[in-house]
Amino acid sequence: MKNRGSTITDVARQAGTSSATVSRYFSNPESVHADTGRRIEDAANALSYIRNRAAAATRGQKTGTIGMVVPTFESSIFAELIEHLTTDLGALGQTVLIASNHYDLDREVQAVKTFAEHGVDGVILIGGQHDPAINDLLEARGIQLLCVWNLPQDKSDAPDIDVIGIDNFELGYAAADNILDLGHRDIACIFGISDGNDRAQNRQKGILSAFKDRGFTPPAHWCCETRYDLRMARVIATDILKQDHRPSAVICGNDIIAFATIWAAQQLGLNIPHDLSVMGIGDFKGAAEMHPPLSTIRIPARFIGQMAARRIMDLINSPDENPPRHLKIDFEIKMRKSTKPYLPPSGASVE
Amino acid sequence: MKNRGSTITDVARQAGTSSATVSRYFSNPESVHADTGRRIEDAANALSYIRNRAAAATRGQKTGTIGMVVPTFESSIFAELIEHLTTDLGALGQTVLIASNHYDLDREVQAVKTFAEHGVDGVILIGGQHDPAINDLLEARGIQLLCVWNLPQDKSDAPDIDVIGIDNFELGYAAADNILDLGHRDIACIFGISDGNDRAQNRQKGILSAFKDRGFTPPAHWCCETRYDLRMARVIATDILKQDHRPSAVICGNDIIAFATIWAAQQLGLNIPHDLSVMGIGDFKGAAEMHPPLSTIRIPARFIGQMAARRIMDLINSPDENPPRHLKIDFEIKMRKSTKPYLPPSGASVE
DNA sequence: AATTTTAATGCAAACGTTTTCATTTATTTA
DNA sequence: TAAATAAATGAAAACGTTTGCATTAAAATT
Repeated sequence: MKNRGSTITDVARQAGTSSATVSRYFSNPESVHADTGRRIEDAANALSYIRNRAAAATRGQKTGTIGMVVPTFESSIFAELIEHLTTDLGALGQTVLIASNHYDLDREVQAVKTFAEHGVDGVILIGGQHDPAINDLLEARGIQLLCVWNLPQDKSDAPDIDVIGIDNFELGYAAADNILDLGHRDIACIFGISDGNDRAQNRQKGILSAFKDRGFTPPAHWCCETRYDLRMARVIATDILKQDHRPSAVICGNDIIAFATIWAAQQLGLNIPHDLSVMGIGDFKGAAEMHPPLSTIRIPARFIGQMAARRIMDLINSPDENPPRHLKIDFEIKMRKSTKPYLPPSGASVE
Repeated sequence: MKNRGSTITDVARQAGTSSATVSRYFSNPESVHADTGRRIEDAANALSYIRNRAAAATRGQKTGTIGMVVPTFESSIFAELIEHLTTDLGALGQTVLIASNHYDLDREVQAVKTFAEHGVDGVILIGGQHDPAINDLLEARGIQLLCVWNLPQDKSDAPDIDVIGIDNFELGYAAADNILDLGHRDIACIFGISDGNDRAQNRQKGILSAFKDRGFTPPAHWCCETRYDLRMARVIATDILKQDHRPSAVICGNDIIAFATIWAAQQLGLNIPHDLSVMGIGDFKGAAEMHPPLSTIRIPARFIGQMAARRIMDLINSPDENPPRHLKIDFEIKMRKSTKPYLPPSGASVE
């Protein structure tokens, strides 16, 4: 049913040259004479020739495709990453094969296997927790791997894997540090679910570590985990805020949880930040525009996407000159209007 | 640099059969004897064989890939669509090539051309406004095309294109109708930018048409367009709400604009819905959870994604039995807490 | 002008599959 | 049991490129 269009041979005949030359023209225009190139171009247009990359891939080395697995598309922060990564890769002549794993590492293996069938030149994964089978598979076939978003917590971890990302431990530490700096001591923590998610794990560790360094221990009943889901997070936040003695600040595992917490508080008639300070992590879409604007930590998704696009191409084009490295991306603390310094509930200290 | 792994021939040798049989086994397991199949399976595992789809594509008809172009990944509603579309297609053994066009029709052509180079079996596009070159290109090569998200406004439009989507005119009409039903007559409209976006165009037409049918004319200075961008929408909403005489209700071109409007109002100290009713369109992520929960119209992105996955496969597998059709998907009105019936500002009618 | 070097090009093999056609083997029917 | 039919398999051509090698044409050097 599928019509095959004109081939490189047709173009060659029309242009009065050989298929070899036409092939060379399309993969490296400088290698053919300018006149010949022009004739080929004309012939290709006249025949509305379209390259057959599948055929090219059988004989050649590269397919011009990159496979990417993300946990989900339904997170604004990954969306930003995907947006810039695909756009930049497109500009470099690469096409992106994409799949989401729904935070399931087995599905990720399956996706990577499919990518391998399609002969991708490189694979980009989110985070550092993956089935070792993936590494074996890619290594065996010489497919480049790049992990983005977060660094392994231990610097000596995964020394043979190329990584571009932030340090989630530091991120969590900074979030907690800022809330403590504001004078809060009645602090609740709503973490993301840490199982199978090293990002959430390390943020949690960072937050707890900051507490410990300040000699502060958060009450256990104010610490919990939730899926990155507005509904679930809102239920959990409501539970905490409805208690007789409620916290003066909440540190959230990411901005989704922070949004949910703010809305839960507003629903209960609390004023943010007067009655409650809320700190997010991520600086997701809407964080700066909502009311009140969310205090959070900006992960430069766009920048990471752009760096990743460049890096994977370098890895593909000259693997030998690019030994694995871990590139750390800086984050930026954005204290906006959802947090304020702690004032004791009695008006005692107010003049 | 790239290592080619073991081939179908290696597997055949190991299994004591021919490459033809191995090929058949992988594309249609029932066509080979069970014993042979088992031997092939074992051999393939032993050699950790991975199919070479590129080679398969040169001789065969199908590549097992679908190309998809979306306006942007950074919209929660498209994200939901992409999520389910890719997941369902993955389950059907298809891999998705993806690109975003940033609402630029020329970039879309480019993306589709690239997809054609990779020999996709089908292409999925968002909306109904596309460069005619795309249709020509795909038709010439027998690549199936499916447009999702919205129907052409005129039913007789694009009769040769397969479409699954909602009717944006009806959507806009319903949004306006509901606000009018609540008794509002001081109504502002913040539309999405209509240029090059038939979704926004038709919604706008629907809203205006509902007004006309009720003999109502919205004041021109309360009608404007904005990009689907929180920041820009918020500026525009603030402008409208800061005027001496402000509307009692705002109809927004989509939920992004509605979020921005609500936040702008809250920032100005207005209470939603007491001081202002806000109506969205889309039911984006967060609409139900925010404070107050947004009254909006639910577009079943997930359902559209699932239907689209099935449909494109039908088109690919039996194009002749599936002549182009336009499938209309129903929407659902979700009146939540951001709207309320109009009460005159004076307390006259209050007992 | 004769030689050497370089730049363009063409020939033909190779890439790893699928698929047609022919052949063998197993099953059913007469 | 013989003949006819069906199922399973193999041999080999084909798919549209890329690329190593050989050749020719052009430019640079003696």
